[in-house]
Amino acid sequence: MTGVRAQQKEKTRRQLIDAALSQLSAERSFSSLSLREVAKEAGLAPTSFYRHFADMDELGLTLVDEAGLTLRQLMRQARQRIEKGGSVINISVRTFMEFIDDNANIFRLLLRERSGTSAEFRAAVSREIRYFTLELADYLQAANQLDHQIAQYQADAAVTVVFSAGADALDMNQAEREELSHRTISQLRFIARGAADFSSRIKNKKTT
Amino acid sequence: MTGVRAQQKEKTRRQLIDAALSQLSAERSFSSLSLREVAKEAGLAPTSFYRHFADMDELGLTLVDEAGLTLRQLMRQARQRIEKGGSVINISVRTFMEFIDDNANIFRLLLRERSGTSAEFRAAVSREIRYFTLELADYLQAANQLDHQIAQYQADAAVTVVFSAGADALDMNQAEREELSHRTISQLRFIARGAADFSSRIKNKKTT
DNA sequence: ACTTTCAGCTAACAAGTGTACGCCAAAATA
DNA sequence: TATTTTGGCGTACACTTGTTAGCTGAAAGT
Repeated sequence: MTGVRAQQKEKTRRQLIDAALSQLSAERSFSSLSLREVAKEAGLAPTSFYRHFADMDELGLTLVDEAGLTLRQLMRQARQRIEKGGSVINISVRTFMEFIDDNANIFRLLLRERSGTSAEFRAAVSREIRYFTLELADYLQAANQLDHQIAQYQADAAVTVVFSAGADALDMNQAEREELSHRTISQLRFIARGAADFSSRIKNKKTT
Repeated sequence: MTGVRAQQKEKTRRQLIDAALSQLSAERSFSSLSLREVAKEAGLAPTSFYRHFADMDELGLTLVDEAGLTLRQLMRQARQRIEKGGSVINISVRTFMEFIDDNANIFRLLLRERSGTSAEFRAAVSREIRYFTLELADYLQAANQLDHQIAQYQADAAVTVVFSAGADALDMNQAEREELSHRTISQLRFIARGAADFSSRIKNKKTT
């Protein structure tokens, strides 16, 4: 079944993806990458690119999928660490900061294409972030017995704040990141406190 | 003093700026604009561009400045409306949403270049947003008698949430925006509530 | 009135872009 | 074994890009 051919094809497809990913940096966005550059980096003739993707957009959307996968790994890792005890917020922020370090370019891709020029890209990134947020909302609702909508709002705000902090972290040195983490943790506490407060009000209203 | 010549130069410089601004859209980012396109739109020969800007980056930074100016107008307008009474958060969100409508492309510029490929651009945008945040922090501290750092954190979180909502709003229809506004208002309340709570704790600590 | 300054022009260039076409060798299929 | 499929290549084309060099006419300066 897994013929030599299909295997080889998958391999060079992977090379194209990795080539694109490796060329991303602070100074280089996906949209500034040319088909020829990516093909060259992958050790392919420009025209061979078409054997794997119809155009750069298709490659880009694949990368966004990949990023979504990474995001889910992040969530999983944070959960595992939380299970072992400790402040949920502290652990989450630290885990996220590690993620930024290890996957800076993937994170940059998400940040940039979220407000990019392709509606399809924007939708794809939004979708990935929405999944991420939804998962967090479920967790918050269950863990803190919150009103459903309030948990949604809290999750959304938290993700927004954390992602924004991640974006800022990209341009920072270690000392600055420490301070940033502290700020982010405080902000997440604000949000959690406020959400808990409003949620209990709603419940009191319902039971009286 | 204001020779015919200098006046004319200023005018075509303005044309270049406006040309660039007018070509920005959901599908077109500043970085995807070429010098030739901008010159053409301004009714100039490509090479005449250099009489006004050294390169596209210089034009772009001018645009960011312009955006900062608009941001300050936004803040001023929100304040005026707040003085006339009403919920601060409600008015702020509504004013911001209007701003998004009227200045969609300027706002897109800020969003995109904030995570763009030019360190100089990123710094410029950060600076404008920092001013904006600082102004809000001062206001919050004075109005709600908050701890200084907490006011900073609150302002930062609020700006983050509102900007993020603005980014989302760009791709939405009217009905969706209504819901988005509602969500944003709730999130700002969470943050404000949490900040107030933590701030009063600090003060109690200090006075005991 | 004479000279200098300079915003704007045209022409031209080298470099890079996406993509169409056709060829080839090796794997897959019959 | 004979045939078909297909991943990869080289060539070629039409475009767009930023930028240099040099000219011109009118405003500014003397």
